[in-house]
Amino acid sequence: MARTRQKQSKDRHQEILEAAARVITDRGLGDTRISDIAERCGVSPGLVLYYFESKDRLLVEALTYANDTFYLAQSRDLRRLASAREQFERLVDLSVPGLLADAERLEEWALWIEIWVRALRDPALAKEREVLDRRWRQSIADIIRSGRESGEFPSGEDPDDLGMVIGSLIDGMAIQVLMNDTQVSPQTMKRMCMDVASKLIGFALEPATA
Amino acid sequence: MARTRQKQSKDRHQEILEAAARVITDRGLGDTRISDIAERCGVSPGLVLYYFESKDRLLVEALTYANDTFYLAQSRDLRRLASAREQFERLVDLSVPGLLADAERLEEWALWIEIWVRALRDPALAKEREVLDRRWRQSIADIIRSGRESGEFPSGEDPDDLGMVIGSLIDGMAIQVLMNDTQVSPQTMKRMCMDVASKLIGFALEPATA
DNA sequence: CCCGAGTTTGAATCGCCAGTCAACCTGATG
DNA sequence: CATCAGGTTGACTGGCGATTCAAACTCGGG
Repeated sequence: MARTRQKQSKDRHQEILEAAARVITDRGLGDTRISDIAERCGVSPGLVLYYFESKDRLLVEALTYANDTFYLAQSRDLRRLASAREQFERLVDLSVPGLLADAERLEEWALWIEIWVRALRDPALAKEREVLDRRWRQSIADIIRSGRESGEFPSGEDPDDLGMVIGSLIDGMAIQVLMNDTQVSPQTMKRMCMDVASKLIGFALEPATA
Repeated sequence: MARTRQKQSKDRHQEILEAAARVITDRGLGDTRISDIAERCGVSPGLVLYYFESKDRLLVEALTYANDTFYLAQSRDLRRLASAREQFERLVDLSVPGLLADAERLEEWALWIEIWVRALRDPALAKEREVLDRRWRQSIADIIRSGRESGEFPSGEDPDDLGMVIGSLIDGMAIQVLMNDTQVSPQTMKRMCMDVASKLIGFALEPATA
């Protein structure tokens, strides 16, 4: 039955993308071999190229696929929280590499760096990156907007500008943390990000009832 | 004469490092071949490996060599300016990719990304990166300190913390600009960086006499 | 003018890996 | 049960590029 076949195909397709993302985080884009990905799937190397035209396409798809997955998980996570203040703090928590015991955060940032380096010379990926990155800044801006609407945050600078600035700050600090910089622990990063954000957005650092 | 020979050797060594850095910015670390570097030097591929034990060592040396060069040029440049306010603005100008007509700035950032991606898996480079990065934050902190000493800037948060935050902000935004993000022009980046910095450090956005 | 240490060359070697392919499996369909 | 459209395999090919190496060259010192 066509449905069944298609379902299988889709699973395999996705399975390979996931395996690829994991291999990329382990070995780096440059050292990722088709056979590594195949092995991680428990499948023959030939099959990987049966599903993807070339290694290049596969890698690019894997990068954006993984990013998509993370983004969706994050959105779901944030939506559970009621106040904008809590949402923002949670977003920071989720962004600090290694703050939560969750190894996936580390992976996510490592993949971003791979995306950047590759986007420098791959116009197609560059375009995708911009979409991905904009979405990320947007989610910060959205939290600020909703906080203003509800009266939690005072009005002030353009939320999109703030999203840009705060997003960039998080990017920049995440790199340091990811690199295991001895001067920037995850806790330090969180403190500094919350500190600056509280000034720029205008919320109290301690939750209201503390 | 030993002196002469040694001098020649040193030049060739450096020549190769410079060529390597240029090739890396053009093609990316991953696509840099020994023969590219040799060609750029007008020299045979064999010679490149006569001066460097392996491609790996050469590339790592080239990365840090180029960064060093940029840093020294920047320090010299900043030292010419008298006020901390001017120094800071100049530092931002020098950090925004593509703001000055100077193509070297673009190169510098591209090399940083290559360093990051590689440092993720190369402990030796990771160590170097930390030194390089710390120096960069330090130069921001130093400007703040000197501005406070001279009374240009008010006292406030720990200058090292501020250096960390502002440095990270610049890093993060520089990535966007480097990627040609349509929402972040060099001018936007400069405006936002100066804006945030003026709040955090506490200086007036417009120069005193404006 | 000749020597020899340090340079330079370019051809030969060697391993690696993306991509190809022909043969083999599997499970749905009639 | 025979057929057939995928799906899957793994051996094979080709090219590429790091590294090696023996031979050639340079030039300062004797």
